[in-house]
Amino acid sequence: MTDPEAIVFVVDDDPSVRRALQRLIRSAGFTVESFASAQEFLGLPRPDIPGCLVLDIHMPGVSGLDLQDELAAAEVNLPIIFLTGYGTVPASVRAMKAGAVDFLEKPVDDRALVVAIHQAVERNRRARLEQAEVREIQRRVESLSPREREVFSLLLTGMLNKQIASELGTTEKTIKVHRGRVMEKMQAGSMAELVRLAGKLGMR
Amino acid sequence: MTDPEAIVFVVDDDPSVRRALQRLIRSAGFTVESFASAQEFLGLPRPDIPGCLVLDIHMPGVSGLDLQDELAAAEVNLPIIFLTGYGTVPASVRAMKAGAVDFLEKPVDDRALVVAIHQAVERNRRARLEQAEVREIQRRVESLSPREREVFSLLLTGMLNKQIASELGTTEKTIKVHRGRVMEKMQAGSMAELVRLAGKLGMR
DNA sequence: GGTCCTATTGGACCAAGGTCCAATTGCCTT
DNA sequence: AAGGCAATTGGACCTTGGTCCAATAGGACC
Repeated sequence: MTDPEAIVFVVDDDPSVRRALQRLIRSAGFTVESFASAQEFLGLPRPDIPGCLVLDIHMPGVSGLDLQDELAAAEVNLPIIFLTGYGTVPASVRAMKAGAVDFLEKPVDDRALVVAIHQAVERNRRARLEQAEVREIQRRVESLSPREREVFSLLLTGMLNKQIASELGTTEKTIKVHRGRVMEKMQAGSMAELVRLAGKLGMR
Repeated sequence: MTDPEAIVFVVDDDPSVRRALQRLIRSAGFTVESFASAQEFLGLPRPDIPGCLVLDIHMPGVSGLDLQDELAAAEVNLPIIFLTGYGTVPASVRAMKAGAVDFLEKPVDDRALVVAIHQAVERNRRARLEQAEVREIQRRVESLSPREREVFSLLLTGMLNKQIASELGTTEKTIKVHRGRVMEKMQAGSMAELVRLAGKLGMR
């Protein structure tokens, strides 16, 4: 159950904690990168592979919760596991509400942490796949001409070519051509497929 | 911002707490029903309207977390707000992971509780609407004959009538009839609509 | 200016879908 | 045994969808 193609980022201001976590997580089969502060973590580019973040709550400067907010604002979708020496209930609730995978108290139970990391990485892997798919579909939509896009969205309402033509002030024949191009550019082999593609973009 | 058509259940073993919560929540515009224990709450039928549950963690007998598990197992989808006198981080994390709306420490901040209740009730209202819709669609699918259901699922793959006919070992004409009945029974005015209905049931 | 590309439109023609009519067969319930 | 329902099929006819070929208009580019 190891995964060298996943990376775990550790952010903790205590060097001895970092060393211990590094050892533990590496032995669980993950690549690990450690940082002493949120700033340090934010300053470096992150490889574009599945991973998660193991984050101490209490750090001088930017706290773990602050970093969570910043990552969310920057749309960095990296699952977070919080560690805390003297965590409070409100802090844990806030973290969990904001989507943290887990919130563990130090001294951390090695097994619990490894389990949480596996869950977090798996969650991230799925999210990344989903994201890649959505982006690909988005790319296809962007390849549509303005007119094709209009036809596309009217197609999704279930209108007939004739109705679309009247709606757009043109003829059915023209709509047929647009329709054919929409199917081609969206790489949809059928109406069913086209509707599902649109659904993945939240188009109704 | 009141809502007499929503009900808030309070479960707490302390009578004075129940009275105080009752007063607060009622003044926020909700109907309230109080219970001294999880058993008492489970023993009575619940009206089929939007609502939520305000639940003390520490109670003799069945604890709040136990009740949360039981409700989940019974597929009772009632959002929960936990209250606790001396809550621990692990308990709050467990509760939040299991889907709790909030986890507040006593003495409870009246405003925070009322906000949480509004969120919980709203969440439940949406979930109930969604659920009702899914059930209605499910009902329609169940009204399909076995053959119609086969045609339905093959339609979703984007196959042509001709292909479906060959797949099912019959003729295109027959499929046309089934297809028409599927559209009628599913109350779908177009392929787009049919595909979306199926999507709501998780059919791919 | 000339060329290339895209968006848009049109005509002709064929394939696929939908509907109205009617009928047969097999199974289950009453 | 009789009735009801599901499944199936057939014919005829019309609508809708899809494709091939072609043309026009407006911009971008050389």
